[in-house]
Amino acid sequence: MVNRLTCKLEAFGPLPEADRFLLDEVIRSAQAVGPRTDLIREGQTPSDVNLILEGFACRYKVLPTGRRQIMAYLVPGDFCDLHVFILKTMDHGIATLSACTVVKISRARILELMERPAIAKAFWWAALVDEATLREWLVNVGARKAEQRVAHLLCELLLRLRTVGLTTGNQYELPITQAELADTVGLTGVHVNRILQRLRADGLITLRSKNLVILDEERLKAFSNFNPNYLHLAEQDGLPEQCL
Amino acid sequence: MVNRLTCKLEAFGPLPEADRFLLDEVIRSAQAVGPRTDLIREGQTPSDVNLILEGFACRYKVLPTGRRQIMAYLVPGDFCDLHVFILKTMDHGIATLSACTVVKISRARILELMERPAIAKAFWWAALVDEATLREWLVNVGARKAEQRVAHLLCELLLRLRTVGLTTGNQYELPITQAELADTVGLTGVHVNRILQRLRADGLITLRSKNLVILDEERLKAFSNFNPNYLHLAEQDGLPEQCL
DNA sequence: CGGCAACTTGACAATGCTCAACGCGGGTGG
DNA sequence: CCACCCGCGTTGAGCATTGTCAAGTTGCCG
Repeated sequence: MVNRLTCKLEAFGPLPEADRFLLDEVIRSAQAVGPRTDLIREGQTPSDVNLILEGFACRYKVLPTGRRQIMAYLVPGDFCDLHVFILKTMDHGIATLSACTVVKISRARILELMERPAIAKAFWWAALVDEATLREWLVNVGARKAEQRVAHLLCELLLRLRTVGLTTGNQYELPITQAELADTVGLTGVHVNRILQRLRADGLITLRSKNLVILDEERLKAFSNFNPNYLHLAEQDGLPEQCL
Repeated sequence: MVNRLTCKLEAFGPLPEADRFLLDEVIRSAQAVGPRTDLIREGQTPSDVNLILEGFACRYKVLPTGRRQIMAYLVPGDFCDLHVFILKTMDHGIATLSACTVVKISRARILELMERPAIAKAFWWAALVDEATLREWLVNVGARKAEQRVAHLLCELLLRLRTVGLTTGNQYELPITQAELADTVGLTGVHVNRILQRLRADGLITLRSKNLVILDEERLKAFSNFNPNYLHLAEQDGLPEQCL
């Protein structure tokens, strides 16, 4: 089975054989976590770093009103909290959406990995891309209208999942309910439902039993004004292709 | 004149005398920048790190539709792009809002500073707080309704400016137009105008010629569900007070 | 087969947007 | 010093988008 973490990191640049080996080591002690389960709760002090190997997780906050906002999707290859060592308490929660397999990596282990220059740089890149993605989500929710928000999110996931080898063509598993999608893009479940139907009617997507097909990638990207620059995937001269 | 950067960093923890001296050094070569001026544009490759000493700047993106989304306010003591060394191109622009004074710090200088453990840790903290703030803005725009979005933003600025000594009581300079506020919270200029009037009518704030007074801090915080935990100000045992 | 969660649909209400006009105020040039 | 102008703030009316509530329907899992 492919190492999703290595896959992802090599989207930034190739890693030495030895580093890849090291990453394979780290990933051994995976554990299964059920869906809708907190990995860390707001207010807690994290000790280990969580790395997602399978499934979808998310960062989220719940307001006193009961409204929940999802602030990030964590997909295979993503770290949950790479350098929260410094902050004492979590200001948000992290929970699985689907069933996941997760690795807990100790602080010591992370520091050990960071001594490898190529890995350290790749970790940095991953953290910066996470932040850039967060910014794009703010743009999505703040500046795009409902239909394009959803479309944009689907485009982003296509690229992100593609870099870790979790797409087949223009199709991927989206193990998420419409209500969760709604909490992501700042809309109502009902409204998201209607939007999905419009996207289907427009021949842009197919979505049945958590299986998403993007029928016309170019048209969906154009429709949602999708500009992939914030994922910083194509910055190296040569792109490694071993995950596709 | 107080060193806003030191002020801010010491909100995380006290710095050794020598470190403070070093930071004072760095700040000497300030330059003035007019309002509404780009510091970096999307697509460019940054060389230096910008540090704001006076005035307000912002991160922003402009969509093809013309809609602009402001993704962060950069106030005195804030770095614009502490570790974008790694990414090749900017995925967003940074521009001044008001007239500013800015210091350009070379990459070498930053690395030099990062060798001081206390400074390095404080820089880390600052970067993580920036990210936490970004998350809170996503919550703000995605999950709160218009009136509370604005109120929440005003509360946040009160705390942030207070830590760098730019408030007098519950009052501070807000050198920003209503249209810019609108681009920040994902609303229309017209609507922001009406909201401000409602906040005034409710006796929560006063805002005249860029001068904001929060008339009832507790009520405004309660109204906007403001929880300052994401600013991570009170995590150290002893809070330094030299900036107040 | 039952049950529950997710999805779907409709009618209506509320929130926020658009467009358009006007006032105010500070700065500039005559 | 005055007049003008332009950017910003303000206001109103009507409209569009999105939310709310409530009632089905579907589909999966036990």
